[in-house]
Order: sequence, then structure tokens, then C-alpha cells
Amino acid sequence: MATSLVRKAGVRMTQQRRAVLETILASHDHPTAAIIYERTKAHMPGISLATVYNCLETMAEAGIINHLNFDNGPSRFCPNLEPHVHLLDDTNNRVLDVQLKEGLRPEDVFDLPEGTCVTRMDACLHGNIPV
Amino acid sequence: MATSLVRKAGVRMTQQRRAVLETILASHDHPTAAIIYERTKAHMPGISLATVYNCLETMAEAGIINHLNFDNGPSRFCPNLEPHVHLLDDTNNRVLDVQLKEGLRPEDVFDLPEGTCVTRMDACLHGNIPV
DNA sequence: CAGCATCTAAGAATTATTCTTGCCTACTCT
DNA sequence: AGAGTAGGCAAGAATAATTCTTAGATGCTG
Repeated sequence: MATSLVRKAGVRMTQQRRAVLETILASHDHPTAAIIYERTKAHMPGISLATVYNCLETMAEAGIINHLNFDNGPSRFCPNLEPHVHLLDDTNNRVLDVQLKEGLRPEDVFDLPEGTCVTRMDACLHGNIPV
Repeated sequence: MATSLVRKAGVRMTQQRRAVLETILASHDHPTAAIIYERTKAHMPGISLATVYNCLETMAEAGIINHLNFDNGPSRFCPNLEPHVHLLDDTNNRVLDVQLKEGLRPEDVFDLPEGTCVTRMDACLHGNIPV
């Protein structure tokens, strides 16, 4: 599964990339590079942080994973299973994935210049969700 | 004008803050801290980069300006005249401000958990606008 | 399975930002 | 207007995140 995702994107598979990708696929908390490094080391003790960064960049460029930037903190990563928006729940201190309502596209909800073609939407909502 | 903006937010006015704020009010290109530093030095040669950062942070916390994080680059700043979303035009390599269409709120367009109260929306669209 | 393009490890380097310290200034109260 | 004080400023050190460099290792193609 991990291999086919990578090969499909025209990227060479290596042991390190597989390990990093499997860590991300198994994580549901949008981890930072440092956290991914720690988790990956459990399965591959010799991997270096620089390699984790390399793998993350390669896979983000290939569209296999998402590279997120919340506020001013370290980058976070998540599997790119489908386009989504992040909701930072300040009440419970967690990150949820949300989507545009069924059938809506960015062009439908934002007041854009005539002819704009949207290639990507990164949105980050902050809010509070009752427990 | 600059002074009243600052005082209204319960923040003390100083020469440095006025200089930094005036630089931002006069800029329409979402400058980075380093660019703001350069532009501000033209009017106040002795100001330090650390002071620019301090002023930016103070004013962003007070809601006078917006602190933006695009991708992985340095933070950018703009006047907080009204809530808006940023559109990075990859064709012409510029940043435009856009808004939700008239009357829409984030809750109307995103599929959020029941009861979510959105306190802030940071959205960044990437796209191409025909010249 | 040989050759080569690409990847990896390790640490140095870079970039952006924050922290620390001693001095200075704006605002409050007379 | 003048003195006291809370808070701001400059300078550079420190920190954090990320990227770069280089030599050696490895996956993939034919």
C-alpha cells in the first residue's frame, strides 16, 4: 500500500521513505517532523532527522502527504487522502479535518477575481467545540 | 490615525511603534518582518530588527495588524482593516486579499461538528489569475 | 547483476525568531 | 510642568526549525 502510493507518484521507494510514510499513515494527530522522527526511530533506529525532512519534502512535493503550517510553530504533516481544511479546536486542544460542504468549491464561496483558477486551498479555522 | 489605532487597542504609543505601523499601513504587499525593518529604517535609521519584531507582535496581539504564515517562509504582516483570506496568485506572483461572498460565514460553507463556534479563519488559496 | 542516478547520514550552516540585560521613555499623578 | 514608575528599546546571544554539503550506500533499469 505504502509502496504503491509512492511508486504511483513517480518517486523511488526506499526503506526510509516507507518507514516515514507508514508512521504518517498510522498517525491521526498531524505530527511535526520531530514527532515523526521519534516515531519512525522506534522501527528504524538509525534514521536521521535530516532524512525524515528529506522524505517528508519529497512526498509532499509528490502529493502523497500534506505539509501544513499552523501559525508560527513547526510544520505538521498528514496523509493526503482527500482535500481538507483544518479546524484547531482551542477548547480541547486538538486538530480536526473538515471539508467544504457537499458540492461546494472554493470558487463558490470566496469572492475571487474573474477567471481565477484555484489550485489549492489551505484553510485553518480556529474555534471551540463543546465537549 | 496611527496613534488612535494603537491607543484604542490599549497599547502605549511609541515612536518605534508608530514608525512600524506607518510602514505597514503604507505597504500593500504583505511584507515580511525583514522587509518592514528595511522600510522602517529609511525613516528611523537606528531601529533594530528585534524592536520591529516586538512591535509587530504587540500590534498583532492587540488586533491592529494581521500576522500571516504562508507555506514555510517567513511570517508576513498586513493591516487588519477587515477579516480576509489570502489568494496567492502563482501566475503573477502576488498576494491578493479576498473575502467570503457577501453574507456567508465559515459555518455556512464548512462541514463542522455540531455546535462549533469559529473564532478565526485563516485561509490561503493558491491559484492562477489570467493577466 | 552491472552501472548509474538517486538517496542517506552526520553535522555544519542558515534562517527566522525569541530571549536577556541594562538603559531609556511615555504616561500618571501631582 | 516635573518625578516616579511601568513598560519599551537596543544589541547581541540564544534557540528552534530547516536546509545544505559531502562522501558513501542503495534502488532501479537494462
